[in-house]
Amino acid sequence: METNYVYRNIADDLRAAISIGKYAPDEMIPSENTLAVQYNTSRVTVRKALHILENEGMIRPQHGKGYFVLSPEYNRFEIDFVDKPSGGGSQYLEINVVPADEELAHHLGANAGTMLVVIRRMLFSDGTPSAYDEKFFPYVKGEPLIERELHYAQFPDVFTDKYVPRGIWTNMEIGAVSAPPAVCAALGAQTGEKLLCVSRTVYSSGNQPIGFGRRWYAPEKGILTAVSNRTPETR
Amino acid sequence: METNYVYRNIADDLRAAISIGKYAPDEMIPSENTLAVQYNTSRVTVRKALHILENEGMIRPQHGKGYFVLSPEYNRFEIDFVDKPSGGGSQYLEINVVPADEELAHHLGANAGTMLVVIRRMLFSDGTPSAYDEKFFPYVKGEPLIERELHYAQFPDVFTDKYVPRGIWTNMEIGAVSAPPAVCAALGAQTGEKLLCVSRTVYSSGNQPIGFGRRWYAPEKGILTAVSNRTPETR
DNA sequence: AAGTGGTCTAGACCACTTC
DNA sequence: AAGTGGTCTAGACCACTTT
Repeated sequence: METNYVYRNIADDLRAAISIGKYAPDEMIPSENTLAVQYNTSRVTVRKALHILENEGMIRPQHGKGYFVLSPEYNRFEIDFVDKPSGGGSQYLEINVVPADEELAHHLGANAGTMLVVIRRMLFSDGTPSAYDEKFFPYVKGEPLIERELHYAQFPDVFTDKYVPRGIWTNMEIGAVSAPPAVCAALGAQTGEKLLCVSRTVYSSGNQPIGFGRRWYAPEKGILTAVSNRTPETR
Repeated sequence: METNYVYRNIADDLRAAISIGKYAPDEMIPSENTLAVQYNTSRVTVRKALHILENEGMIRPQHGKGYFVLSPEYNRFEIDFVDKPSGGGSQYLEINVVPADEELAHHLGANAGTMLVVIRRMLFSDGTPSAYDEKFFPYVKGEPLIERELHYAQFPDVFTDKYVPRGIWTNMEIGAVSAPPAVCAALGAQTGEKLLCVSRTVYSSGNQPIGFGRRWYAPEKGILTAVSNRTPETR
């Protein structure tokens, strides 16, 4: 706990004090000036410590009043979704250009019939099919298809050279959806069986959809894990 | 864009410069001293601006070298899972004490037969059942059941007075799972149908499971939404 | 040796809240 | 008026990296 850095010590002490309930939610912690005197340091250093706790979601400053202890937040979960198959490898099923059907056109904010690049992959884990992955995005005339996709492993990367860096964002929807017959067959599921489906839409900074992807997980294979509120020690 | 705060302006300028690719990933941005001269300000103020971009995941400082531009991260999604039913209300189906079966005992790291509090609820949206929610946690002798649960709306709150503040954390698993007959019947699903299932385990700071909850979503009702990498403007 | 980021000081003035 | 947090300065010294 005891480091050589003043600001670290202050932050650690306050975090511990809040953790054991010495300062309860909605209560105030000592003021910046008080802490500066207590620790025989400058206000700047105290503020550095308080910024850390603020970023950790433990306190919130209120101008003219003081720093208030926040209640822990248990509703926010973080989920790590890597597009690139990690363990078992993958296999390309199809790289093609097709007209958009109603559903895809809707997802991409385009008209039905718009030509789309479609890329279908099968993902494996332990040698058996674990997920069926498909991606769609508008086809730009004269663009080489296969080299492009094979070069970019991650989904959004396909767009990063067409768009400004950080000019895209992604939305994700998770549900249990009846999979198309072809998908069920490929994954060894019963026809019409509901599978865990993760859909992602990529948006430009102008909030225009520019890509749509969907991944179906084989029965018993699809478990997403999310975490909230790690204990401070594991941070 | 132009504010009265020097540090804000620096941060905004640099963020924009990185966004249009003036500084590409893995490249370095100007040094603290350079920026301080450029903006005719102090190093402290420059550092404040750089801390902002660092927290936004845009740059990473490297001691002795400089600040490097990071590649955008598209794998991390945030998901908001509120335990408390928001719109359509809810109805308690059962509040009871039962012995743990094998599965529950496993989830709670306890022995089968351990007495558990079980709370089952039905959630509604637009008047129709939308989800079946059940929670389990060890029964402590002599504790009043109903008042406790009715008083705490959020799941982890049940534990927050037994444990130190922020002394618990939560894990979440999402899958398409065959629901028990009772659940299917209650939700109007076919027996054995796979439903979107969100399970949460609450852990103490010592990483001991202290609570387990599961929510089954009615067919077509279960969609979780997650977001990654909002554009800076929407932040 | 020179340049970089990391820590820290001892002030200043402003904006907000409470008394 | 007094206390609080918010912004900002002009230095200092240290630790790390490169030349």
